[in-house]
Amino acid sequence: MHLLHRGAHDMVLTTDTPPVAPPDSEVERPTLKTIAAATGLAIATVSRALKDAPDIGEDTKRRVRETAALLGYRPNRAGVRLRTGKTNVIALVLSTEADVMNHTAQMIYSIAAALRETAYHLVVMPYFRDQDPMTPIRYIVETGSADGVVLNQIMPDDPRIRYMSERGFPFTAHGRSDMGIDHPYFDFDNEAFARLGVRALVERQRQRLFMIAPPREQSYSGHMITGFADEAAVQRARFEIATEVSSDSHSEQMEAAVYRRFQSGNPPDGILVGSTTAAMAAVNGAERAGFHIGADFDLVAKEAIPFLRRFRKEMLVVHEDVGRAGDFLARTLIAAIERRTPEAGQFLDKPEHLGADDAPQRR
Amino acid sequence: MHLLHRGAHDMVLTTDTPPVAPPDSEVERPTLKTIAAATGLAIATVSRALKDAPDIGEDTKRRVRETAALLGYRPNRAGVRLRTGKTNVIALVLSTEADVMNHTAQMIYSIAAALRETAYHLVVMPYFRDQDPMTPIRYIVETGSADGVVLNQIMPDDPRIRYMSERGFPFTAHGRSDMGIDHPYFDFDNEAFARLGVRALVERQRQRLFMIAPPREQSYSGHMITGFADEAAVQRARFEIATEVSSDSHSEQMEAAVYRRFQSGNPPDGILVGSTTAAMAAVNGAERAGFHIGADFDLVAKEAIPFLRRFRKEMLVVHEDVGRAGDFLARTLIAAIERRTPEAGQFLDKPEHLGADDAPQRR
DNA sequence: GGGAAAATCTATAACGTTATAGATTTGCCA
DNA sequence: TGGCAAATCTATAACGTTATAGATTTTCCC
Repeated sequence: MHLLHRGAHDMVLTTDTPPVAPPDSEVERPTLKTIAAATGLAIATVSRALKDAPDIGEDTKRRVRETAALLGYRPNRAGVRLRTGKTNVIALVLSTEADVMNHTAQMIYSIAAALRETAYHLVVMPYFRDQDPMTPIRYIVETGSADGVVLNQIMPDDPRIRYMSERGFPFTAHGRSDMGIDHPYFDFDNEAFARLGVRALVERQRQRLFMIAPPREQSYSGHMITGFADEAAVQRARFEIATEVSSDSHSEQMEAAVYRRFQSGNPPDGILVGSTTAAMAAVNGAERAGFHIGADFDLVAKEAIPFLRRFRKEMLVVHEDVGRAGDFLARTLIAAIERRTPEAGQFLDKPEHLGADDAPQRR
Repeated sequence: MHLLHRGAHDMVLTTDTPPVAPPDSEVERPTLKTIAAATGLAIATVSRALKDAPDIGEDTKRRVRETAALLGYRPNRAGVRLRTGKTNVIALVLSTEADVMNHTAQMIYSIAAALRETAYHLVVMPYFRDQDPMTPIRYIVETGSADGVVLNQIMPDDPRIRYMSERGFPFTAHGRSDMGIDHPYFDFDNEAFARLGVRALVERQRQRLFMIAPPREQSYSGHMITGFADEAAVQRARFEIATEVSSDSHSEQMEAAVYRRFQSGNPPDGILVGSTTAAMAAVNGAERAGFHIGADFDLVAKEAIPFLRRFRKEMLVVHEDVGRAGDFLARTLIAAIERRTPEAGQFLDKPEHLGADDAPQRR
């Protein structure tokens, strides 16, 4: 009875008439013309009937929908796109510099899952070391090759966000900038995470805290540093931030930096990091210097894929749900593209309690 | 002097005339019509000139190319697609069941890198647990929404490969099937890997070999089992294959299976696995049972992202280069789509020697 | 210098869709 | 019964591209 013309993969379905098996071999794909011929209506009428226009009679609509379903009609994307300018494409623009143990696949899967019942396709456009991050953005906006863009690796002052905001091009960001532009985003609350981590360490009587921060040019680096420094001050704990390395440095370098730090006079007893690789490197560095996690120090980390507890069960881990991010980003982006009910475009994901078995789960 | 009309992201460039900065605000995007008006030529002439047709004069071509570059002309994808049926899209169809420490991001990055200087876009279509793997394939072929498809997770008898082969739809596979259809693929030689691993274990005086095999429905599972069983026989070592778990089981289950096996009467002293997660689970299980890697047993694993040596430096690791796979798959697929010189469409990637520091690097 | 062949260009139609204005039919009321 | 409005449908044009057949110009040879 109902026609979902954006059912799974553009499928046209009726509940009473199952879509016919794909016509055996060299049958032409049906178009509006085919349906028009089959029903004796004009092409324009068929078109309007399928989009439920008010000036088409009810039984005409029914007839059209039925034959459309019968023939397995699916709108031709190129035709629609040429005529309307709508691409039905979402572009995911990614830096390839992401974490090795990266979020990328999860992000892609969750966006794709959110697009499943829609007519949107997902185009992935990574940009590389040697490229200006603006290049793919300009390309997309200038050529209109997508209806909307999902960004990641957001910087406090991000030219991509400025550019798209100015032009009113629909986009949404995994992370938030800080330049007085109120843009849609999904962000993990890294400040809250850092505070949570510091408190957990202090509760374990750790008083000399050490952190490997994310690369400074990323927005969330600032958030994490703020939370770390601020909460450490509140808790009256000593704290320091690694200067030679950030969490996107090579593992070897992070490990070496932590090793040196532990070798030195006044070794830390609590570590906070924001990535899987950094966590592993830190543990390896500390252990090489003769210190043991759980005994001589504790470590709080954040990760997207449950993993670190398998590396060292003493690890204190906060889960960052990238799937939730992708889902939210896709949904709000589509809402923006289609100018539907302006559902809240911003979301700050609060970290849950730490995941260690022996961690004080509630306060 | 030269026009690359499929330069980076469809960019039109001349060496002497740099592309003009994007016209400031509400300037219409140039089309063939714009160029025709600017040069006083017919639209058809401009079109033919831009594709270097033989019946257009040399200086006309030059003039057209120059103004095209000047205006920043880029062909409208919808127009081309509607007229020619060519989508300039490559679809990557993925199972979301992939390894947690997955290859996916690397695969996507390397395909995208190979597409950089072409006019192709990469559309990623994951399919989910509840979906028939044929669904996205049928969708793509029936609606013609891509010019070619890259598949992964290949099965020995793979209906997707059968379907696309029968219809002559361009595709290429990461992995190979075994049903008498000679299709393009890039595969890692898992049989050779298993043989290499067995020999490395035997060289270390390991005589009771144990393997966690990939899920049986995957092609490469058979290859790996063949290599393992066969080489073990040749080397006169005992061997067995885990029955309750495969390398896509949950970590906990793999760990438990290995633990039980080590607890039992006659524990293994050599382990072979094909994934990062399986390797970690195996080590954790064995250690929980009181056995130590390097001392009581050795373990050979294969992984795409250098990582396991950071988990246990005694690990014997073979590197599987997913980037190389993606690059090859993209290039051969495009060659097939464009029916260019049929460069060899099949590649079997031989494993290199093991990567342990104390491993006998050369036979 | 005439004519044919080669070189170069153009007009037209078509791909599948939708917006628009207009055409036709129906219903209703005076 | 006439007339007008509402309801329903249709013809046309346009989006940007390319294939095709044909038109025009130039070149060359006898």
